[in-house]
Amino acid sequence: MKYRTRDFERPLVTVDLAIFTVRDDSLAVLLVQRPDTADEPFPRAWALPGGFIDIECDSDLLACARRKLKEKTGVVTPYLEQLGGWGSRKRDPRGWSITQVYFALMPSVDVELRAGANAAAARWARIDSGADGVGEKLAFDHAGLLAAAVARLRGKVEYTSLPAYLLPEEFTLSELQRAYEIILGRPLEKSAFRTRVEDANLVEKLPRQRRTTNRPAQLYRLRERSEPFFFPRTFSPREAS
Amino acid sequence: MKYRTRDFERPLVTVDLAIFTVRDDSLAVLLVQRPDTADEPFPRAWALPGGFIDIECDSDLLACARRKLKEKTGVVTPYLEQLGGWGSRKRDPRGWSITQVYFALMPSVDVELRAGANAAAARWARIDSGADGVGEKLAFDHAGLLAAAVARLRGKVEYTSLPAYLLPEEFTLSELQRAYEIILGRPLEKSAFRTRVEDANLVEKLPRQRRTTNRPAQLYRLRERSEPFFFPRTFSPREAS
DNA sequence: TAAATAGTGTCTCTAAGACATTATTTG
DNA sequence: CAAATAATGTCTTAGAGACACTATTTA
Repeated sequence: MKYRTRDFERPLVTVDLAIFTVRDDSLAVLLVQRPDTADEPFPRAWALPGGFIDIECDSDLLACARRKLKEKTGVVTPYLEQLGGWGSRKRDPRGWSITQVYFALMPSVDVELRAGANAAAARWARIDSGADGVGEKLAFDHAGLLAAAVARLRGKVEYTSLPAYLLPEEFTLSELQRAYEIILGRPLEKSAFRTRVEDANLVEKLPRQRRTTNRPAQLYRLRERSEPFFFPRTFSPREAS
Repeated sequence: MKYRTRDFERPLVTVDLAIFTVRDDSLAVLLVQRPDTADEPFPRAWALPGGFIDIECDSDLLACARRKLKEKTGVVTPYLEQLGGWGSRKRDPRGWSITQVYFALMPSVDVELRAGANAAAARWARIDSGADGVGEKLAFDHAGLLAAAVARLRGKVEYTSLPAYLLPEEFTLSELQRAYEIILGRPLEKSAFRTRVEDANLVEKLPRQRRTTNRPAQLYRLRERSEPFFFPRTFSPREAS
């Protein structure tokens, strides 16, 4: 090696994922169960999926996040962004550690939870509207990481098209509106919602309708664009005067 | 130690800072010069200030960022937020490395650049409006980190009160508007700007005026609030129709 | 009084909020 | 037809954009 690396002791580095979907009319996050062995911290506790960076096989942080995502869900999510880094002396009993948290959105149908191989038991945990996490303790500081991810999601939903990534490829405008309402925890005006979505040129009509027990609804899909759309205004409810 | 840590090799971890101010009617970022020794990469190149985490003395990432900030500028900045983490096998010739980048805003007057002790030569580098960085090569991938920081700053300035942190404690509304214009690279409407700022209850009048060669301007300061204000709409210019 | 910048007023326009109304299906 | 949800229309309102106009200082 050409350069000397300094004598600083290196922290542990992991990547964790907050993977969200909408199921059963509620926001949900994917949790995995930690192994039940005495030499691992928090045995049997539920945690966000993640783990150590493997500097042999991961060429960068995003690649590591994608690998973990693939291991847990078996799919490529339509949306993956970095949330941030948490590092401290206290957060892991094994020593000074840093975790890079990524934040993924996916349709509920795409998930195939696999318990086996190096993946432990996994489940979707419900996040009630108004709550900032699941109603249980999580391993490490994962409750805090999850709260930050939920806050980011709720914040961005006010002015972006993110909820579209929580739905299956084909959806109706009512379903999209419902996804917004579930995350925001408040009803939106149908008329304003629809003009906003249509003016943004976000979605395109499909030559199909969803038929249920009443008037059929037009099906749409996202226009081919990888980037989410940013609306110029938030969905703020009129203040009482 | 109670737990076994796994056999993964640990990456190098650093914290870097993008410290912005407004000076000479322009946005500027603080750069430091790397040491001129053969066992350090990028000798004499300019870089964002930063360095290795010291897990002996830094209790968490933010503390580490604050320590580096203090070392470089000698002040506590009024605004410091995490920008994100960059990690890859290639970004540092010494091996797989991660940097956590923080993003600070400060008034120009507060800075006292110190070359000496463990701080190398330092200077403010101008960022022209429209450009995504300084017009020169930087060490490591710092040009990319800086471009991301500038993009985040420009994006947030559209809908937040961040530019107020770039000004000295007392300022006029014209100076605040000018800070917005410098970062956004376009003029704003004076009337709309003033009503927006006043309606947000962001600033408070001081019993003083700034006297120059013409009509004196009312001086204001930020109301005591640590959090930046988020406006419900962006400053988007009317589209040509 | 001229120059310069501070600060206000007026009119328009866009898009959201509130809420009513019409449309289209099944049972 | 009733029930249910889809989809559209109308009116109001908040706040930005454009731009003119007034105000207050120094030279």
